[in-house]
Amino acid sequence: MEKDSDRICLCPLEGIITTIAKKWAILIISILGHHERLRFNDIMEILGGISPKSLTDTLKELQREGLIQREAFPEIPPRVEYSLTEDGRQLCEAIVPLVRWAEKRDNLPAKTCHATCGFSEGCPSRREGR
Amino acid sequence: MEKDSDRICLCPLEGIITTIAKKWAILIISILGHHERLRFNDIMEILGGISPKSLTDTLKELQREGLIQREAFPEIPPRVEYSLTEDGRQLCEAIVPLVRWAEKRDNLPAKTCHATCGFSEGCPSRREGR
DNA sequence: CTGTATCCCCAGAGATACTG
DNA sequence: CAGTATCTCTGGGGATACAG
Repeated sequence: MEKDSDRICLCPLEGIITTIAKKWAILIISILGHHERLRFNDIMEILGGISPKSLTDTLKELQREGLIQREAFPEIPPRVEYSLTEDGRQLCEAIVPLVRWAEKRDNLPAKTCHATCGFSEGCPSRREGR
Repeated sequence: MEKDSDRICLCPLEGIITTIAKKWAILIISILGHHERLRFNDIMEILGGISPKSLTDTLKELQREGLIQREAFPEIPPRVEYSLTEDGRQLCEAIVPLVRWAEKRDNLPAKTCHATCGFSEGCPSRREGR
C-alpha cells in the first residue's frame, strides 16, 4: 500500500519553515492559539526572557507572513493587541500531526513543555484527559 | 465545536524544529524519501550547490536525531549509503498536512518546487494526477 | 505601554584545499 | 569516494538605553 509520504515533496515547506522555526515563532503562535488576543507586554511576560527587539522582529515577520494580525488602538497609553489570523489558525491545525509525532518521540514529559513555553496553568499539555 | 488546535501546545516542536529547519535538512529528507538510499555525492548532485561541509554537518545532525541512517561499506573506493529510518519515514507522514497547507498558501507553482529541490523527473510535485 | 536604536556576539553556512 | 580542515562572512538574537 502506498503512503502519502511516497508522493509528497517537502519543498513547499522551504518558505514557511524559515519563518516558523525562528527562535520564538512557534511559541508565540502557540500562545496566541490559547489566549485569543494578547498585548505586547503580555507576550513578553509569558515568554519570559525574550528581548523587546526579538519580540518585535518576530511579530513583524509573523505578521508579514499573514499568520498573526496586529490591532492598534489610538489611546494613551497605547494599546496593541495581537491575535492569530485564520491562516494562522489553519497552521495550528495542520501542525497537529507533527506535534503528536514529536511528543511520541520525546516521550513527552509534560514538565518539559512547561519549562519551555512558560505556560503555567493554561498549557494544554498539563491538563488531564489527554 | 472544538478543534484539535484548541488543545494542542506547540512546545514539543521546539526540539525537532531546530533540526529540520536547518537550510538543507527538509530537502535531504524529502530526497531520501523518494530515493530510498543514496550516496554522499549523489545527494550533493541532486541538491546542487551545497558544500561538502554543510552536507556532512546536516547529515550528522539528522543521523543524531535518528531520522536517517548511515551505512558504510568497507570497500575501495569507499561506499556509504544514506536512507531514512522508520522514524524519518514517520516524520514524512506527520508532515503531510503541513505541506498541504503550505502548498495551498503559496498556490503551489510546481516549477518552484523543481527549482528549489532540484528534482528533475522524480519530484512528485511535477507528476500528473495530484 | 509599545516599541526603536545601538552595539555586540556567535553559530550556521559557504568556499576552497586537502586526505585516507 | 567520502569526507575533513580552515577561513571567512553574514545575520539572527541578546542586552541595554531611550523615545512617542
